[in-house]
Amino acid sequence: MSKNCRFAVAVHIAAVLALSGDEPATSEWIAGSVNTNPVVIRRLLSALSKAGLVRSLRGSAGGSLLARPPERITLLDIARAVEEDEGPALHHQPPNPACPVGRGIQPVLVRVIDRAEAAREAVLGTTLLSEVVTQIRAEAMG
Amino acid sequence: MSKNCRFAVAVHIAAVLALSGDEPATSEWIAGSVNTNPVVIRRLLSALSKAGLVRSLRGSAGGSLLARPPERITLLDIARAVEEDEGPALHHQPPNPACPVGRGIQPVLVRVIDRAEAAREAVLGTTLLSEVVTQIRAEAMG
DNA sequence: GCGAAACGTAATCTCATCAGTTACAGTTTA
DNA sequence: TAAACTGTAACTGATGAGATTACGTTTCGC
Repeated sequence: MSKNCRFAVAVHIAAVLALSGDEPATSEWIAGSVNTNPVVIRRLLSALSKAGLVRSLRGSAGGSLLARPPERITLLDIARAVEEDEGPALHHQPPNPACPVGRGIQPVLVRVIDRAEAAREAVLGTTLLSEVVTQIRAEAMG
Repeated sequence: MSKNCRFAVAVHIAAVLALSGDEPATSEWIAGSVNTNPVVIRRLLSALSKAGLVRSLRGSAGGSLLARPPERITLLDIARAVEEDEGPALHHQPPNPACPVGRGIQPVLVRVIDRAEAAREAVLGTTLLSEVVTQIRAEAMG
């Protein structure tokens, strides 16, 4: 696969927590399901926690829990929590203002890229974690 | 700015070609407007050319032209031409099939990421290069 | 023809980002 | 107090992109 597994792994984490219910899941256990290192999981849990989606209990018998029921968490919540928020991807160097295109293009690009991104987020914003968990269960059975 | 300027620079290139009309624009001239190296422009022109959006004339007095009028080029055409097409970003390592989540999550993720991406592309697909050029002109005047 | 001007592309450099890993300090429970 | 966690910092290796240099090829004007 390519890059930025963060979203995929964060959804995976959230699904595991949703299925764990009240039982705190340890980063090591989640890492076993994702098939990666526990620190990678803890880093993402930290981001999810800062976004208020997850609660973590420290100390022995600790672990993580969803902070609210999966019916009230959207994939957009998760994406916003773990993806770097760096405006639209424009030119590295500012374009040449002596050229009409160089002078006028950036605001136009920002508008259109923002509109496209809003459309993508609209889909994620209407997809609930609970729905994803239901589908995962169906896939795992089939 | 962050990453993947390719789309932004490719739209910039297309806008310059649209404003040049019948006059071939050299990679050096375009590079002056974008404020980068001519080889960077030629690489993107090569991708646009493979997608049939641009024609290049070699030799002295050469340069590049749009292959069709800007009313018949969408930003999605440009995005598809210059962006690597690497399916949705999933796990690096396949998840653990011994866990129900690990076993079932990937097809679910593929479906939702593809739906979100399709929504983004729908916006780009309805935005014409000619509209972008009109807006750039308005910005450059204001 | 010849040379200048341009494209097309390969090779290299640098830089940023990311996943993975080790290490360790702080926290909680039994 | 010991064991089992979390929370970070620091380092490594891989990957990808933009910038640059270099060179072969094509074409026009003289």
